[in-house]
Amino acid sequence: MKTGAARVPTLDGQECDMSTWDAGNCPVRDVMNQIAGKWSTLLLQALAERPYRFGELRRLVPDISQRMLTQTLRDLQRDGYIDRQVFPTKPPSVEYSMTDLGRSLFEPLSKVLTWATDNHAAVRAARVKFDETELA
Amino acid sequence: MKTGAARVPTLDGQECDMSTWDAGNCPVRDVMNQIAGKWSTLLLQALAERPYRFGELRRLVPDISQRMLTQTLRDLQRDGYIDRQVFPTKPPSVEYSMTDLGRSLFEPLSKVLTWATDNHAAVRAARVKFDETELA
DNA sequence: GATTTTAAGTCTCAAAAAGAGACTAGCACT
DNA sequence: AGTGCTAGTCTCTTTTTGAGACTTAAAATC
Repeated sequence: MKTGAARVPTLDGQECDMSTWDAGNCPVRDVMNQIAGKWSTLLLQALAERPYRFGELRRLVPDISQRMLTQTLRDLQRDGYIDRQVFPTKPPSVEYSMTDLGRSLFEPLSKVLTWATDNHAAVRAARVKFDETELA
Repeated sequence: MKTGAARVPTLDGQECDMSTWDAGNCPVRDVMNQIAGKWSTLLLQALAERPYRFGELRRLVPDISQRMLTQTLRDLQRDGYIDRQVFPTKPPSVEYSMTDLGRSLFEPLSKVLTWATDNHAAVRAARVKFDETELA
């Protein structure tokens, strides 16, 4: 067993320094912890398509609370994935749109979303099987 | 404004039925809500590399609690991404390894993780800028 | 002209989830 | 006899999330 820094290869031939998996200096965790929120990918998927206003997003995702919509949008904005533009209409309206950074993230991310759609049945089947055998 | 089912195109030319974005029948949400957990991608990344035992994973991710490690592993197993194999040694040891389904998920997912590493600096810069201008 | 509606939130309180850390079992080693 | 190893579970506290009332100011409705 190695005791030094554990450089381990990942599937696609990259290397990953396992010693940096602690919260402070792990880029993967720092970035993923934000887009891995319950609503983030959903909102990114919507905004990847076209800009949306606050109320539109709320109607689009019926079961998000205004509180979480506000907060998730602000977090995505903070990380530079989306833009927030206020129009001084009355009542004022706010439009959210994707930035270039957001678009560049969404490219690989959309592949995962596609996978999710394509393999939904397999995942559900695995769940049924697990629940059958475990709770027998 | 359309009042019917909103079929909207996504970036990569697919279509997504926005009317199915409610929790019950949205495959994206059903699948993503699991792998979007705080620890899921991290554990998948580890297990994509090679099988690991419970204690190894705990040491690899220093700040995960045993409670969350157990639970996340069980959730990943339930969804069919990883396998749990008990060896009747003394004390008994348990090895977690990736399934074919898990590997097929990790293929697109690893692209996102790579993106995270590559664009970590840009995200951090966006945060700094946001915090400066918002909390001025 | 009083009432309701709209927009994009904020605020408060309740519920759910996550984290910290003590505790368990059986065996091996000292 | 005492200590440590394994892979957990159990309980308690803290953090997140959710549900829903409240806000502000103008515009549409009655």
